[in-house]
Amino acid sequence: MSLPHAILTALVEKPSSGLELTRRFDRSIGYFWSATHQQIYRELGKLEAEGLIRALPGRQPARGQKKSYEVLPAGRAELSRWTATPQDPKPLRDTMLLRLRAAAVVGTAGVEADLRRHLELHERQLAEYEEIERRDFPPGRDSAEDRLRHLVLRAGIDLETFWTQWLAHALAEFAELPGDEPA
Amino acid sequence: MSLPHAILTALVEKPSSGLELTRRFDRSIGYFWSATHQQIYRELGKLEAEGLIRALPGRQPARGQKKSYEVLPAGRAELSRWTATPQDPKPLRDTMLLRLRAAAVVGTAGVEADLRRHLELHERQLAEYEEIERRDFPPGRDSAEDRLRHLVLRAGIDLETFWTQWLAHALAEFAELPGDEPA
DNA sequence: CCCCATTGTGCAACTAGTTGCACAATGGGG
DNA sequence: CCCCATTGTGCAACTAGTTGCACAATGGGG
Repeated sequence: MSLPHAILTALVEKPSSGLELTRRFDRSIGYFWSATHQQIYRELGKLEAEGLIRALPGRQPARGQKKSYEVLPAGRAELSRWTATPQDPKPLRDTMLLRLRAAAVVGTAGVEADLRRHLELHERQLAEYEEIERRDFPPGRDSAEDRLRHLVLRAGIDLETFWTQWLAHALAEFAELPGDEPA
Repeated sequence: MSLPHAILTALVEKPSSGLELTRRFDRSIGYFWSATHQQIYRELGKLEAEGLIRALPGRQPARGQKKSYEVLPAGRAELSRWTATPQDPKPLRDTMLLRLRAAAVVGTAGVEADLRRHLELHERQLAEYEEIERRDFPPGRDSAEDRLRHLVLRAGIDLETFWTQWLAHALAEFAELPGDEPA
């Protein structure tokens, strides 16, 4: 539903091949939209068939050859249209929260270690985002584009901050909990 | 992947019919796991077929008749097993963030109104969660079960708090932005 | 020089979630 | 008393995302 628009955005920012897109999704784009290389290749095919993007002229190779894409005017128009279309926030689905709720009725065995592991993962992610912020958004640069992109990165940073704090809080609660309640 | 476990958790807490479950998913369970009635009915069928839950004895009616389910020992065991199994946090996919990133390259037309609308939605949600907190978790009650459930609700509250603050911040940035940049 | 690990592209089958209906039972208003 | 809005249950088709491979090109090490 939005993967094509994520790809269009990335390609407007910079024409890329499937692999380059995959790398970019693993890094900067990944903090608000994740995708696997299979999804990306499939979607590139569709977008090309629909006339929203096209392969950059040059060699037109078979498999195993880089093929770069750029956005056509129709693609840019579609991206514009989509961006301006209201959309509802999608409801939450979070396994860790569900597991804690389940732990309340079937016991907390095994959950604590995973809370700790998640805390580490989120701390690492947070550090990475803060590194990106330092590198890409030094004080002073404030074109409209920079501001918007910085805003998006801030959301990533604030979300990871929330998780690290919440997980730390959860672990503190666990420490105070009586032993594993039976059921 | 986790809907069956969400349903098991709900049914351990209190045996229910499909419709009652739907209502509970729309309220308290919904703040960490959302599901439609269609998903729920389908999953109830599967769980019954697998012997994890069973219809409460009583009238065994056809369509249009309430049928309540309770969790069987095998279901409780499965829920326990699942809760203790490590799982990776799932990567983020958020359309509003993507739209802002897209707006950076194709212009901000139309986004601001929707930011405002989202802010209102999240403020309403936040107020609702805080109401639940006041009602269900008055100071003093602190059985292990209460603490765990409160922890989960706190996550919901903190997440909504994050969104309201971030959206307010985004709107403030928009106010300072030069007019709509062309492309 | 050729083999095999690495890089890059892609298909197919599956799982999870959504959308759009269909239809049975119930019960209050005309 | 019967009609029709409401409540409750469910199927089917579709869309989005995941998993598991397959296979081509490339290039450095033996």
